[in-house]
Parts: sequence; structure tokens; C-alpha cells
Amino acid sequence: MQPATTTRTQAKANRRSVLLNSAATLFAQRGFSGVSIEDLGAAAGVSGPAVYRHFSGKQALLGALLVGVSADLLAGGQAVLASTPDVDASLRALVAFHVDFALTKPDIIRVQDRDLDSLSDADRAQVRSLQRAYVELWVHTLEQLFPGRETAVLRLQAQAVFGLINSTPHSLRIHGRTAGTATARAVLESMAWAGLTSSQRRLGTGAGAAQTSSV
Amino acid sequence: MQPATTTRTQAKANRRSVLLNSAATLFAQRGFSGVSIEDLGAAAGVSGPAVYRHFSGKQALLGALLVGVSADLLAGGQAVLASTPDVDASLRALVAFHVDFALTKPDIIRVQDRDLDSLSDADRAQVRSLQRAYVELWVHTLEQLFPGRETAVLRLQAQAVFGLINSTPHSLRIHGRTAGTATARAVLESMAWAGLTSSQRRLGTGAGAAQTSSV
DNA sequence: ACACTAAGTTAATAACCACTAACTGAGTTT
DNA sequence: AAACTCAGTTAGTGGTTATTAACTTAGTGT
Repeated sequence: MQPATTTRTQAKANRRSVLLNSAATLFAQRGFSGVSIEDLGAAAGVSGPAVYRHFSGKQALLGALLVGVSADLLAGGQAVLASTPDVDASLRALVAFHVDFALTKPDIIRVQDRDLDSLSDADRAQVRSLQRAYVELWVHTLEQLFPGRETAVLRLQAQAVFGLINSTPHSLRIHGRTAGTATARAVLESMAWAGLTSSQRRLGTGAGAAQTSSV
Repeated sequence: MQPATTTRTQAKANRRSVLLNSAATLFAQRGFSGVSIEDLGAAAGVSGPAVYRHFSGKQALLGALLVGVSADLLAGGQAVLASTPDVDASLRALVAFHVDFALTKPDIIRVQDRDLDSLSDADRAQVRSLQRAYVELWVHTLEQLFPGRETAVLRLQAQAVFGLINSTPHSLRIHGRTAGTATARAVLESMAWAGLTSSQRRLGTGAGAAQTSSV
């Protein structure tokens, strides 16, 4: 009576995973509202309402996708902290982990910060909660390294670094040709590190130069 | 027979501008496909098909919005370069200009990197062209400051800095409370500067730690 | 073999939505 | 003031789409 690994169960699990993966691609390309249930089924080799055998609806599929990735990020971050000897190494490993994630799964990154609002209230709350926990991993690490800085500033810095690292999905999708991912990895890690560790110093800049108006 | 500033012409111009502004807000909140023509009209005080008196369709409205903002960015960047005495000041001013833009018009920033794919082919080509020109402003400035770096790397760095700066729309929308915009401005400028100017150095990191799988 | 489960199918259904048609009335021109 | 323009209105219209219904069929347990 164990959760038997019968043929049907296997097939179902596979289909579900194919559905999630192709959904990530489609949502990344066309956005949540730009993809129909028909499309989602077709991309997984079945057509239309078969999707309802795996998810209660389109929104629920998106929910599974984003809750999954948020949980993965958090778990990955926790694993990083558990396996590093000191705070300095922790931060470096966090950066490396996040860069790797962004370069490896650009689709999911894109869906996560594009279609978050299409989630059901419950799913959105859960995703936000997981994301917050992940951010706090960074903030806590940064607090140990930079006791002088306000927590609000550190949170803003963490978020800015996510933006920096997550920018590559955009860049890579738009230009066919950039530097290879190896170079990208090095550049992003270096920039993230610099942005986080350089002492906060004022830039002697005046205001925002000429303002053009058309919109 | 000049483009007379008659009552009707005025009213039309106003309505058009209101339409564009409220469209920016709505698109930022719900995404292009999540907003109906009815919604767009209603937000501008008219209802439904009146929008067609100002734009040939929903897509054309988005086009006007994004072409406008891309042109503004490019013009602003050009103005910055024209009004700064040396390359060092240029880069500082570019950073300040972009930070100001992101903090002042978060909605449009969000729409621009979320709904670009919903544009008509022609509009998308134009927006991409304007964006490319804006990026090249940055790349050209960076090339003068860092003759040693490859152009592809500089382009990647510019794009990463945009991601860093544009991250605040996200952060500010999500948490009600962060540091004030004054602090945000200073932090972002400082991080952008650090990311661009710190010498590229290797981080002695191993691979990406434990990989969790669920998606 | 036999009853049963469940993943798949195709055919409705109902809502929504971009866009068009026909009309109205205030502002503009001569 | 008569003729005209044009931004607005309220009804369609046709197409798309999420979800449900009814049915089929292959795998599962006895």
C-alpha cells in the first residue's frame, strides 16, 4: 500500500513535470494571459482540458510553478549558508548561487517577476513569504558583514543585486550575441560583490539633467 | 490655419495624455492583456470605444507609450552627455539621470520590460532601436573610461546596471516601507557606480552549492 | 476475467473582449 | 445661422477562451 511506483503514477508525474516546464517557457515568452490552456496542453503533448487532470486550473499551474521556484531558491540559500565556514564565504557563495540560478533558469526568473500578480491571493501570499525569507537570508548575512548599515538599506541593496543578476534573462533573450555565460557569470559576480561591499559614498552629482517630456 | 489651439484641440490633447498616463498605471498593475479597452477608457473618464478616437487600437496605445518613453530616455541621455565636461562626469550624470527616471516613473519602467512583446512588430523594432541607441550612449562612455574592457562586457555591465536601478519599482511596490527615495537614490547611485568602476576581479568561489529540485 | 479508477478525448457553455456601426450633440468654420 | 467636423455615446458582432459534461479506454487490484 505504499505510494506505489506503478506505470500510471510514473506517467502522471512525468506529464505534470512536462506541463510545468513547458508552462515556464510559454509564460516567459508570452506572459500568463497570453497563453491559453490549449497552448499549455499542446506543449505537453496532450490537448486542452487534459490539463485539469493535473491542476485545478490555469492559475493553479502558475501557482505550483512559482511556489516551487521560490521554495527552491530559499532551500538553496539555506544550503549555501549551512555549508560555508564564515560570513565572508557565505556572501560569496550566495552571489554565486543566485548568479547560477539566473543563468540556468532564465525563464522562471522572468515569469516570477512578471506574472506574480496573476496568482491567486493565497499563492501570492505564499510566494511573497518565501521570497521574503530568502531576502532575509541575504540581509542577515550582510548585517554581520556591515554592522554599521541600516537594515532597510541592506534590504534595498539585496533587492538591487537581485535586479542586477536577474537582468541577464532580458539581455540574453534580446541580443543573440553577448559574452558567453562563463564571462557573464564572472562579470555579474564581480559587479554584485562590488555593489554590496563598496563603502557607501556620496557621488557629487547635481540633479537629473534635462527633463524631456512627451508622455 | 496654424495648428490652432482651439478648445477642441486642447481637450483632445488632454484626453490623449490622460489616456497614456492611466494606461501606464493600469498596464503596470495588471499587464497588457489584463487590461481591457473598457478599463482604459474608464480610467480616462470616457468609456469604451472612445479610445479609438485617439488611438487606432489597444496595441497602438501601448506603442505610443513605449516609443515615447524610449525616446525620452535616449533624449535625456544625449542631453546628459552634451552638458557634462568630461567622461567621468558623464558617467556620474548618466547614473543619476537613470536613477531619477526609475524612481520618478516606476510604472513606465515596469511596462517597458514586461510588455515589450505585446507590441506590433513595427513598434517593437522602433523601441528596440531607441533602447539600443541609449545603451550605446553608456557603452561609448564606458569605453572611454575603461579602454581595456571588451565591448561585449561593457554592454553586459550597462544592462546589469539598468537591472540594478530598475529593481526599485519592484521593491517599492512590494514593501510599503523601505528607506525614503532620497536614501534609495543615494544607495542606488553608489551601487551602480561601484559595479561599473570596480576593477573586474575573480571571486574565488566554487560551484553553485546544493541544487534542490522540485520544478 | 472483472469491476474499477483515472487520464485522456471531443463537444458544449458562458463569459469576456477588441473592434465596428449608427447615431448624437457640442464646437468650428464660413 | 447654416453646414460641417469630430469626440463622444450605446448597440451589436465575431472570435477567443477558461471551464464543465459526457464519454472512451488503458492500466490496476482482486
